[in-house]
Amino acid sequence: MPDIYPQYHPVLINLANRPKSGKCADCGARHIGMCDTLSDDDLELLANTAQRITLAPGQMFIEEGSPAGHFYNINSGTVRLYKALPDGRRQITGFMGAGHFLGLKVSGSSAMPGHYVFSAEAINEVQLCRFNRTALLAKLSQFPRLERKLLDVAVHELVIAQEQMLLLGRKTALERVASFLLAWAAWQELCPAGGLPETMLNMSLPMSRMDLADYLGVTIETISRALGQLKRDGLIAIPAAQHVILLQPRRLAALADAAI
Amino acid sequence: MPDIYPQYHPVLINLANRPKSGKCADCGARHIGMCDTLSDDDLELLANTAQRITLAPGQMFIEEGSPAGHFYNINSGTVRLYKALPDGRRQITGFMGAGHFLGLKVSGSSAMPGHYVFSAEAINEVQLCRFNRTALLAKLSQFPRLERKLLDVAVHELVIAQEQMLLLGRKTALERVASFLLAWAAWQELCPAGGLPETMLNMSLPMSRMDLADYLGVTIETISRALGQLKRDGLIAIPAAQHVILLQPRRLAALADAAI
DNA sequence: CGGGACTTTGAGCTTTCTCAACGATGGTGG
DNA sequence: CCACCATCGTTGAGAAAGCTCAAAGTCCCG
Repeated sequence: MPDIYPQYHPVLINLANRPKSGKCADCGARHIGMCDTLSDDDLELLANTAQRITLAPGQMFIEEGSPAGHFYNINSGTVRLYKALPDGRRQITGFMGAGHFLGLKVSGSSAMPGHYVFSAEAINEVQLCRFNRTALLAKLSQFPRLERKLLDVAVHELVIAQEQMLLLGRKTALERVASFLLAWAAWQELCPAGGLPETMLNMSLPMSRMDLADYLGVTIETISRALGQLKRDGLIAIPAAQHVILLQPRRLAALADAAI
Repeated sequence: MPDIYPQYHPVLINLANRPKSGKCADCGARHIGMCDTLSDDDLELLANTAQRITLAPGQMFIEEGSPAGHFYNINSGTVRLYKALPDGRRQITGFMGAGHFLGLKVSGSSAMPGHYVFSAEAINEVQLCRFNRTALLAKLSQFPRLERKLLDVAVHELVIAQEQMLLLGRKTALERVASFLLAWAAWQELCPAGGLPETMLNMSLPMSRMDLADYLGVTIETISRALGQLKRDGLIAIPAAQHVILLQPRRLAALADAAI
């Protein structure tokens, strides 16, 4: 399997590119994810250990097996997390976007410094904050709300992971694609309060078909055929390869949650 | 698919069967898992909210979708966690044994009371401690070490879950079975310090072939054939259906981590 | 010793994968 | 501004892994 991970000349574009004021208050991600949990004062303290970083599309910023030195908080863009086998087979374990917290998963007695058990790459241009892992963990007892938030983040990821195991172990290709489309819609917060939208739903998929295949445990051809069938059946429209419209979310959901 | 979950007349055998002294100090699980994290005094406080429960083989004690009322700590026996689709397809997301902490995974803003997103059943006779979820969460701030422990537990489960996604999404049936056998050996702590044993390794599998199949995302026939092939190839021996001997752990590991 | 549940084995079938060719798309340089 | 090229995506045909259905073999327990 040659050329599994097409790289777009990885370059660290802009290290430590703080917002103009240098304060979290001016950050676009101030009111989402981890940063939403903290008071301005707390954030001020943490900010000292943070660096703002911009990543080019395709750039890897966490490598499986390397020492876990940082936590990350994504401000914008989309990231793929994955594990790989020695022969190149890849399983994408998740996509993350603005507000998501990254870097909990390390080997050993966990929250202690160990080694990353996954790799992470930017899908498109990504802006994120990088925290020194040891420093943040040491300060954790000073920020009880943050510690609780981390637990919430971990538990939420666990819930998602279980759902994905069900998908990978027991769903057909068509069900997997339908499930993904709905999950992605929810993930984009296009579906308020987790409710299923009645109307049609417009969304863009930043990831390639290869990413989708490696996320859903099938091949790119199978992804393409499944999308084609959903299109033929009138459940979705695909005006462009990376642009999908959910025409009939309810029928899609029926398909996703198990052909009864 | 009829009769997916053979039930052995679920009966709550023995509620609140405290050890004779009524103290955690006399519990067989005192020095493992969560209970190992706490001081005797802390444990004393928590014990007030705990009930000791014995479950019969096959008994379900957590049902997906039901309100999350308790945490559990397993003292002995083996438990299967699973998710199911409306048409009966089942994915076992993990097996848990003595010392394991259970019940983090709930819907919604997580660590808050919500609904379980998985079901749990005893595989053999199981003894566990049941904690009131709300009470324990409320007391969490009094037990910072416990809170940190919960984070560690969640992170460790996440690491396992990612590994399982790689298995379900990208490994062949033979690789899955080989991976499972090694993981089970490590899980049983037959392999000290995560190192791969050179010598042969004796272990019992409390779960049925059906459980194995639903854990590894294949059918029971495929499990049987894969075990048969490993036996034919001299990698394992199967003196009884629920008793496996790893004859060549290294070759098994080579097979598990990817046929290169 | 007999019955039921579990496991193994076999044969044919279905879904998905593999391999290959074609088509679309977007960026680049003439 | 357009043609070209690289990459990505789609489509088709044949192959293979794993599934389904069926039957025989084991084992446990009464």
